[in-house]
Amino acid sequence: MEKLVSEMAQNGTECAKTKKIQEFLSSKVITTDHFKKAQIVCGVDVSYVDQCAFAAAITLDVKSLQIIEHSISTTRVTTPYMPGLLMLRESRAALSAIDGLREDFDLLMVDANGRLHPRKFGLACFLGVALDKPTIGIAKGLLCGQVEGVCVKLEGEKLAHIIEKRKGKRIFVSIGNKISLKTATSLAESMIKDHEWLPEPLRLADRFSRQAASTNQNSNKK
DNA sequence: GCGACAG
DNA sequence: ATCTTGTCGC
Repeated sequence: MEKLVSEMAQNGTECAKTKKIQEFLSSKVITTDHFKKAQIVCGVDVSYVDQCAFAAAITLDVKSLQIIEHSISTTRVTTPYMPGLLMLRESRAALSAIDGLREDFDLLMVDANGRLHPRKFGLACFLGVALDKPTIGIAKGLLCGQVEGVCVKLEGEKLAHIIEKRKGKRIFVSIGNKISLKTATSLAESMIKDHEWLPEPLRLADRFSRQAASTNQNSNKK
């Protein structure tokens, strides 16, 4: 799996080939609850300054939402962002930040779609399958599908749930791996603090990655 | 051809 | 994602 990731990042594997890989790996996603405990959650997010990707991985206690530890990674990224192919651009950075954590976690939360994806294999699925962990995908914008009430359907299949704690601030929850949409939704919702709209793992990962990006940017300017 | 389009 | 001041609104 690691080999696959580096190959893709290196020569920018053709889009067509990546799509084939997504279609194949999509069948590997486990869409039901496949874990005993969900005590520690890891949130990951990536910020960019030119071609530098600053990824943050942070672990929290699911119940108390207290921070356990965090990890920052800096990597070069040349792959451009292309809708539906975010994994090409962001997976390397995310994995290296996660790799920097000292302790293991039970659940992964990614700032991207999971199964709510043209080939049912968004970045959250890729990371979930790569790490073989229960994974939840949280997107702030709609990539594909039709909104029907609190659900998003693709070809008639319910692939995401919408949570809107603040008006105009919707998030789209879809599964990455080894979890059911129902469990993913309730877990995500339980981790959103009052007056916030993102679950804590992602709100904090976003904050840490932006801080790392801006700190590095400033030190470069000196 | 046109519009839509996670981060 | 990122570039960016003041400003409109709760």
